[in-house]
Amino acid sequence: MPELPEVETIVADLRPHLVGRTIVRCELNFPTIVRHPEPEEFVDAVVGMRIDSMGRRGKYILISLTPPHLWGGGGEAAGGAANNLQLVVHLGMTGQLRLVDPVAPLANHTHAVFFLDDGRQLRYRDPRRFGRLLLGTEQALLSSKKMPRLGPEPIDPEFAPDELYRRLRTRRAAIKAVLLDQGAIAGVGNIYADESLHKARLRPDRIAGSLSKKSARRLHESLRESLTLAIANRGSSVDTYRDAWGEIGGQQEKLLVYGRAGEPCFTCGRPLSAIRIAGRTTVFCRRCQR
DNA sequence: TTAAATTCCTGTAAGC
DNA sequence: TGCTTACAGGAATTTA
Repeated sequence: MPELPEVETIVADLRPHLVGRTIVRCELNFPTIVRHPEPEEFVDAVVGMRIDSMGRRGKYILISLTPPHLWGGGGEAAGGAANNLQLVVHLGMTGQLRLVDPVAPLANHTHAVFFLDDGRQLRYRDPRRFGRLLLGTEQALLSSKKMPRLGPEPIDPEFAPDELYRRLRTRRAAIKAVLLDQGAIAGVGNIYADESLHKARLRPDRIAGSLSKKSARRLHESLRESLTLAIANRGSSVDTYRDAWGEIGGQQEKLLVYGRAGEPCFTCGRPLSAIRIAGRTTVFCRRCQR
């Protein structure tokens, strides 16, 4: 399922193709996939917009839009990036955002199609419909709580080990549960929580606040290693994840623990254990993770 | 404030 | 083979 590395891969792939393009038409086959504003308003607002830039925040894809009357003035004319209108895409568990030629057959569960001025189509598909589309300025979406306040980006160079320690020390939940909390750290999901805890040799059910500064530093390092390695390998296709071209990633073959319950630990050979934390299957090694 | 439980949703796989 | 059932999980919402 798409977590930070998968979303980053999609954004990086789409950026050079989408920036500068104009949305000439938008069709919603399943309108309730749009959570804000009302679907008709969403379609009206998005048509005619030019895509200025693309970014990612946590697991959210941010597509910055500029209306025709500001073309040529640059995206900053409206008063800075935070005030720009954003088309926001969250992929949930099974969401796919693909750039295709119009002749490509329409896959089932394709809920939204954005027609671009170069003839190509940006299609949103999501069988389980846990994903969503939003439209608004970042400020408006945050203050109206359509988008949650997210914690720091774990791969941001500014994100220091002490910052992670500070965010963990007050928490009484399992460390795994806190890693999944998007308000604590943005972008980490079930796959990379398990992977980084294994790499840091930490038990996932350990109370977050009980971690020493040294352990937090180790977790900080392994989080960054797990995420950047996964980005380099174009993400993990363990379920339905596909990149913007419909291709699978490469990281699923290199995962240390996720999805390997009962199989031997690569470090010590002992079978990996599976427990449930915060409602999620959690795989770890009882010998290597203390 | 924090944390746990519940809900949404459908494809897949296991079990009979 | 075909049916039923359990399971997968991100995050909003509800409850404690």
